[in-house]
Amino acid sequence: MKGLSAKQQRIIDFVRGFILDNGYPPTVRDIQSGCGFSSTSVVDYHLKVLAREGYIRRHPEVSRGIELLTRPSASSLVPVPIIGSIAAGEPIPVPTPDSWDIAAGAEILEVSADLTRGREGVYALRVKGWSMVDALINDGDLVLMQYVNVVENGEMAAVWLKAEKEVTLKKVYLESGRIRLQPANRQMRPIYTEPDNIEIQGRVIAVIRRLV
Amino acid sequence: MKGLSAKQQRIIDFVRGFILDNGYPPTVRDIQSGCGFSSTSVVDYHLKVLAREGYIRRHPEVSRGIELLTRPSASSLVPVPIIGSIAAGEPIPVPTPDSWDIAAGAEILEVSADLTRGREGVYALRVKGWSMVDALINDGDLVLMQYVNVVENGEMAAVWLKAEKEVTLKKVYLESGRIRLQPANRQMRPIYTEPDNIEIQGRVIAVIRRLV
DNA sequence: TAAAGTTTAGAACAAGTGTTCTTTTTAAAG
DNA sequence: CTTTAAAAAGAACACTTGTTCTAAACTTTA
Repeated sequence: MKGLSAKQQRIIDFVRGFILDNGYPPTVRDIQSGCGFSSTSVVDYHLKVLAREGYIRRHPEVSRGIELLTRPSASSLVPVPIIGSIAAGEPIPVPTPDSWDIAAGAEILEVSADLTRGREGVYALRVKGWSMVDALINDGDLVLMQYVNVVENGEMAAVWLKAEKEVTLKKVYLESGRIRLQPANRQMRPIYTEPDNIEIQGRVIAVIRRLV
Repeated sequence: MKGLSAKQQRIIDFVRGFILDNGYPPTVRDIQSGCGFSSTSVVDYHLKVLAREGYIRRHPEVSRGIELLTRPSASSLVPVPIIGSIAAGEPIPVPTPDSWDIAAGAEILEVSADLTRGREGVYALRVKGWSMVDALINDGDLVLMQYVNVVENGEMAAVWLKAEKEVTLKKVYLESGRIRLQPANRQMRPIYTEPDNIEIQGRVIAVIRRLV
């Protein structure tokens, strides 16, 4: 999923508003006049792009067959357990089987479902201290994590550095046999280390900072 | 509204399920085959009854123009309009009366109600660029704002610096006649300015960073 | 039983609608 | 500048689909 052009975003927004207003999706010609296009084929062109990029689903040969994949009806609240805190110099807590037991007394953070997007094994950690400022993460922030042991190139992960005995949140890149750990803050420099010096403790899904 | 016949109830249920499955309402012929009627005119007949009784709204001459009037109601999710973006060197967008019109085509961010805590005038801005790293805010982050003109000491606010002609997110302190603007990042130093050089454009309620 | 109202059938029309084709314009890349 | 790709425009085709008309079957009421 890459970024949308202005017109494509406009179409998405128009469709959402149209459905909210009328209870049914617009036709190609509704979008045409609503967004100021001069031809139905232009709309069709953009809809094809949006479908290919995964923003909508089109039902061929079906009138008004446009389905928003970020449907408000699918949106609900998901309870995420806050299983502990994350601080410099100590490994992050690992979810145990009863972490997912909502009734087990753990603090619960309720987030919009489109943050977790249906992922399994999502938990939250409270950040203690200012050791993560290079990841643009502040004291008191809540970090939404997913319990995985391997991440794709470029994803932000909680990485345990064995030699340094500390945990850090960085984007992970595998580059010709060594690991590059890139801070989210572009002004900071990456650090390099050996693959067997790191241990992926989870993938960072989101950061929530509540100020007031 | 009086009771529905079995077939009419069946139509209502079918329509609801169809929309849930496909994201758009069924046609008269979809209902015909889905509910086992032998003619479209029978469906039309029952739909007229349902519209007269207030269970649905029909949009004449519109394909799939069936609107369920008993739509699933709101949970504890709060829709927040994303009214624009925030970048260095330009004032942040100010909500207009129609910003709150959910159907007006604006992009909507749904957040858990305990983030806004029932506040009025909450909107969201998408951060463009890396000018807010001193506030520990990254490119692409979503900033939840509340439309206020005055903040309490120590609250994080969007501040417009008149002389510098730029907007910044900082904690605001009034100290013996001058203003101290304190970055969230403790490693950065505060800046001081005169009270009449600043304009509070809103209070920062939360920051949401979505990474995956 | 007769009459009136309700529901069901079948077919067909006309407008709505997704799709495709070709051409033109605009933007990006080399 | 040349080449290539992306985006827009306009028209036309064929299927979809709401609607209507007429008639039959069923239910209710007197």
